Amino acid sequence: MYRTHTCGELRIADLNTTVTLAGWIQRIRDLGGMSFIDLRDRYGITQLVVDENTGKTVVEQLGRLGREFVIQAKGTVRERSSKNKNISTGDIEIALTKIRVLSPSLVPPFTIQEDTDGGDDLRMKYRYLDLRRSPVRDNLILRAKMAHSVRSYLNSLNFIETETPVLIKSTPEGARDFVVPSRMNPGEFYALPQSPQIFKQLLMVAGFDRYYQIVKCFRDEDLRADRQPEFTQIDCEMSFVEQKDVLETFEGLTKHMFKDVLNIEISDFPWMPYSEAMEKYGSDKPDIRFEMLINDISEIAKGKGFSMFDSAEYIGAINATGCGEYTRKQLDDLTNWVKRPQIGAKGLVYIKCNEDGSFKSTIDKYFSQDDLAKFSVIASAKPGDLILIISGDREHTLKALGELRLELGNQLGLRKKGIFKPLWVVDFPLLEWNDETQRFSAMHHPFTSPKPEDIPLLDTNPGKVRANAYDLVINGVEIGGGSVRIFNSELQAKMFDKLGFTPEQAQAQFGFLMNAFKYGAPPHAGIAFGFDRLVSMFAGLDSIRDVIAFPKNNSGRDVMNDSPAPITLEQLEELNLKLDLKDKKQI
RNA sequence: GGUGCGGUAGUUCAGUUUGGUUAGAAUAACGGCCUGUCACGCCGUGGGUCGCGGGUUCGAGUCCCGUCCGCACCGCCA
Repeated sequence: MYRTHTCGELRIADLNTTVTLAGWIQRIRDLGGMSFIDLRDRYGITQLVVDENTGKTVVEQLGRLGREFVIQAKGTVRERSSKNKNISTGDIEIALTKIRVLSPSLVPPFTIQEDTDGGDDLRMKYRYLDLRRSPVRDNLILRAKMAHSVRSYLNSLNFIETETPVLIKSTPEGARDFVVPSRMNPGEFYALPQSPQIFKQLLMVAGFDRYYQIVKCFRDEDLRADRQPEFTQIDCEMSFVEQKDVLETFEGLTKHMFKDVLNIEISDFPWMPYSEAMEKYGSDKPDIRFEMLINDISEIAKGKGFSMFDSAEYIGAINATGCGEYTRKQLDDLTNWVKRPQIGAKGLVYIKCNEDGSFKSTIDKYFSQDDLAKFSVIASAKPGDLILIISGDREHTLKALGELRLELGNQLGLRKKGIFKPLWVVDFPLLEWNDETQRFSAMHHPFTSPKPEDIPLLDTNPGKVRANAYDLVINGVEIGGGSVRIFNSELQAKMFDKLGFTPEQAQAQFGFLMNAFKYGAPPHAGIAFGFDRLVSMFAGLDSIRDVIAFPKNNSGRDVMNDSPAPITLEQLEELNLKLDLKDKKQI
């Protein structure tokens, strides 16, 4: 037996018992006549003591120990004369009688402490050491708790957890696929799933009625702090339901997780149409922790001779509440911020609402105090506030105002961690125009059903068709999304037609789905949550890397095992592949 | 594909604006002292391909060009 107790469980009640602990040496404090060792495992830290009563062999061994050695320590539990209130075992210590080194350790490349001195890159290279640190470990424990919470909730509602294949068929829609060559079928490839979409719909045709899976998905696109090439979804599908039923069920799941894991009660989620989100927040994932809504002032701002406004399709204003005293430098900084290529605004007009009721603006030359007062009414600005205005084409201007709103929210501390404001964004457009391919593509995916009342528009004005699609947004982060699916093979065929598929292509790509729909498909709908994002939100973190045990870096590499990596010529031959790289890297 | 920031001791960083003696600090490591520490304290020692390559210069960590790597963002991500 390696241990009788863990390093986190001994208390004052265990006094005088003989115990054996095993763990990693966190630190040795040598005070001369006596020494302390902090012994760590995943449960906590227990202090071991060597003093004048300790046997000679143990004292001799002490000098050969170092950080991160794995040792087994035997001794007696005794009360500390100076207690440590910061740790759960702080009332006791172990008077050592025996030490055995189970495994020595090199000096670690960074300190294994709560606040490590290691940079991100180094921590990823030695992720197994990083995972010994309590903040990282706690993130993964939180993740496990959340996964458990999901399963217990959905199981209680009769959902069936079903695995779907990972080696599937590549589809041209959506993100780039990761592909896997098939040895037994020369020249042919599997794709890794971007989502189990079609399989879960087939499970509905199979009568499973309620399905879920906590499942890895794969997308070969560029990474971000909140995007990894492999990521985890809580993937769900339900039969004989409408949009309302899905939203109720998964609002229930979300509330359950907040209560179960964080002990936070969340009130009912508001529903916001996509069009309103875009108009008021300049985003399809609004952060509703704070107001500062976008106001359309196009009507009253035009026709006064200010050419930037007169030539603009859209002019929008937000009220930076309480920022009326901003200095010239602060305003210049904001202006430069919106003019960066990432935002791309042409400029920023401001109106300071002075305490005496007058206005001072960059456009005083063109607008009277009465005009500016009208602006302030629309923007509901009061004395002491600052109105910020951007103009241009509608889409980009709204987006820029939305970004500016979030930036101001950050600067003014309005995006508080620990406050969670979920909402459902509903009524997404079914299709969006793609300039590159010069055709419409599905905004969600090609299996999303249009709103029945909008189906006639499919032929006349496809861009106006609204879908029965919905997103769960929390604090400005897209946590999940789903839709009511098409379950009629003719309507599905029509959708493929609108997306530019010939009937032959549609049959080749998705024929099995449309055939399945001919054998009694139930009405069904579903949703998928980005599990990594949800965990990082619960943990109060901005990057999903911190809640993934072994994440990839910015360029999709695992710096620990240095993958991806070339394969041998033998492997290539077995796969019937020949490399012809553009820049000839040696294999 | 693009933009920005960064790469200096095992590690985290300063030094680069304005080129100039032997490149510093903290921390870690090692040695010594210390009987109640828990970020122990004190004294000392060792530790550098300034990412890499080229250029300018009497002289480059510092300026220029190229390149590699990391991070954030835009495009992209049904």
